[in-house]
Amino acid sequence: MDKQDRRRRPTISDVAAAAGVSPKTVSRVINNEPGVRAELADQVLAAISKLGFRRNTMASSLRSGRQTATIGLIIEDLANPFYSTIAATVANVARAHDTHLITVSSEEDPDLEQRQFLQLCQRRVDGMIIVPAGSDHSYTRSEVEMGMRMVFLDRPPSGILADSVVIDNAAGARSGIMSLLEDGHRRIGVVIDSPVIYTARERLAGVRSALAEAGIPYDDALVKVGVTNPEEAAHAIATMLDGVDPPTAFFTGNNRSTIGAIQELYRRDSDAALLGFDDFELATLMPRPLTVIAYDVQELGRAAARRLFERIGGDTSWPSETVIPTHLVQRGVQLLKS
Amino acid sequence: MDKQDRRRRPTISDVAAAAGVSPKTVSRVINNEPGVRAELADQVLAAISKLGFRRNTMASSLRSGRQTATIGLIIEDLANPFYSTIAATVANVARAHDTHLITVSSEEDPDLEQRQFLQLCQRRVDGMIIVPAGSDHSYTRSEVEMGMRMVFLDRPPSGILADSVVIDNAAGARSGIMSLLEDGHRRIGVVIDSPVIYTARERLAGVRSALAEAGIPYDDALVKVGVTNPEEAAHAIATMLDGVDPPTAFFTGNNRSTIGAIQELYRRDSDAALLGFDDFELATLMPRPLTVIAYDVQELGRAAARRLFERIGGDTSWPSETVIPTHLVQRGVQLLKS
DNA sequence: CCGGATAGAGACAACGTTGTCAACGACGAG
DNA sequence: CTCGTCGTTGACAACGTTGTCTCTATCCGG
Repeated sequence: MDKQDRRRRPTISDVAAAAGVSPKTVSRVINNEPGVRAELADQVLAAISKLGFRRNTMASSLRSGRQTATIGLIIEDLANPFYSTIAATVANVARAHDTHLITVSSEEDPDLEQRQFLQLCQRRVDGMIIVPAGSDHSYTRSEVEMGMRMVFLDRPPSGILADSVVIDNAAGARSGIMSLLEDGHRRIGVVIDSPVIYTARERLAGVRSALAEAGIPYDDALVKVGVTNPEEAAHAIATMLDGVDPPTAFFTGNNRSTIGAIQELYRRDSDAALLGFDDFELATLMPRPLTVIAYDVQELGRAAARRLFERIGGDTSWPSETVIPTHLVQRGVQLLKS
Repeated sequence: MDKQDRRRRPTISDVAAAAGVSPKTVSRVINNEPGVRAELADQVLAAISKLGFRRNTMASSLRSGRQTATIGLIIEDLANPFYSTIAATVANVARAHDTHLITVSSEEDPDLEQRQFLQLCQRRVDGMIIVPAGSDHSYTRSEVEMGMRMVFLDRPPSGILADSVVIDNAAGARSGIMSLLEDGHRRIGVVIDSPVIYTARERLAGVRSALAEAGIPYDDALVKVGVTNPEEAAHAIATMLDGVDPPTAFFTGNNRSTIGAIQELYRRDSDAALLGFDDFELATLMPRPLTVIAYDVQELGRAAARRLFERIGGDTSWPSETVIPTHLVQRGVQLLKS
């Protein structure tokens, strides 16, 4: 075969030799530095394309001490549409800054998150966007002191002062519940993830705030916590509907639970109202009415990325918390026919 | 504030000085090389954690000439669930090889794809997985000669011999259409992307093959090509249904078109059969019956990543083409009630 | 025609790490 | 007691690039 077994990559010195100049002159040409005669520059460019030279980014940023033009993104699971939307948005902002994005999954494991964080530090990324899994980020402190920039996304950091971008969870849940109350619902079933998780805690707080304001007592039998997937949500809904004095409306704390609720409510032909946190792609084709607490996921990622690049650009102002607003939207396939 | 303005990162020499040993000894310790007295090693480790030293990955792989433990993934759009599933799977395989993943979007622009490819080469990634946007990849040849490994995903390469992993597009479409024919359908509307795109071309070929075998003439009025989003698909469906002798069944060439078709068919209460290429997350909750041509998206990404790491590991066998099989699945919310 | 300014080019060292090899003391065999 | 060996340790150079400085030739005003 014509395989010329791993030809060595040409270096700046090879180019210099081929063009009959010094390595430094080649460096000047590839960096568009002034002070090279046009004629010589042409020779160098010719040699570069003849040899197929590509400057070694690692050597370059090692020597120059400049940015590595790489940022890191630590999320729970890239396969989740919420996170992949964020990753796509962050990558777009990064590209506008000629920066590459390394995405790693923490799989909700605080230990793994920490290991991934340190590995990215070793790579000398210019900064990181973190969706925290753990609840203590003091381990980042020494890295921050040495110049690592971080922005926390979707959940605030703890044990360290840093920028964050979050959704207005409590207000969103609160306004959603209030709208159910206005519609006359008095028994509202709540299906939500474990309050260990920041977003679940905040959303539940929003629910309680709305109920308290309406003078409706908080009924433990109507609140199921620790629900993490559609099946558990469907089961929780079923249990509540089968109980005495069943709810006339449900609040589900995230889109996974909402999916489970739709399945169960549709299966039973139940006409209970459904309010879910998080919009999702095919919500308009769901076989029953529902209301979702929506927000701009792209804006969430964009805001975090922008903040990060401000920091990388030299911003040393006091850490900020950006809050993304929510709004209520009607969903369900019945809207198509009207 | 207590900001100690960008403390310099400690190097191996700083650790050496703190531990009273030579830099080489520190290097031996952090690389778990034998031949260091336990006592000395402890001193070194103490100095490392005291100073918060993190080995500079770039300097390390520059000097050692070893792999950079980074691979690249070039896709069209990370926000698309198909690609994000692939990205997640590839990242998982990469993590098992202690490798980081840089994901970049080509946005279906061949020029951008080429630029991204070259940038990743400059970073000296160990290999790349590419979902080709362009139709000529001869520009990769010089890089391949210099040792860059590539695996093409979802579409085969052109102008270069390389590994690829693709779906069995033609056979999938063919068997789907044959199943429609068995159900007695004779007029089948086809809504598909531009045949410039490999997958659309193959799927259309599968359709024609099945029709030809059944002796059904190919009717141009029943084939709409160049459809890229749900709205166009819905419109194409509407036009065909409003024509004379409308179809009794539709084939949509990808999940975006399928969504558009569902919307239009549901809106009209049409009972036309629907067959769509690609399964999708909430297909089980769609408000009408449909059949999807499904395949294991994760397996697609996993196979490509595995092949890439085989190459990185030194495999120099002849390039292979892996074909992922498809199968037909019934979807739609009506299945929930049975 | 001279002195100083200026532009162009290269020599050299350094970024942080690690491969190579030499140096050292301790040890056992002869 | 001597020699070779082994186990440790360090000195040095090099990976590919670029910042700093020096050197040379050219140009201008006087």
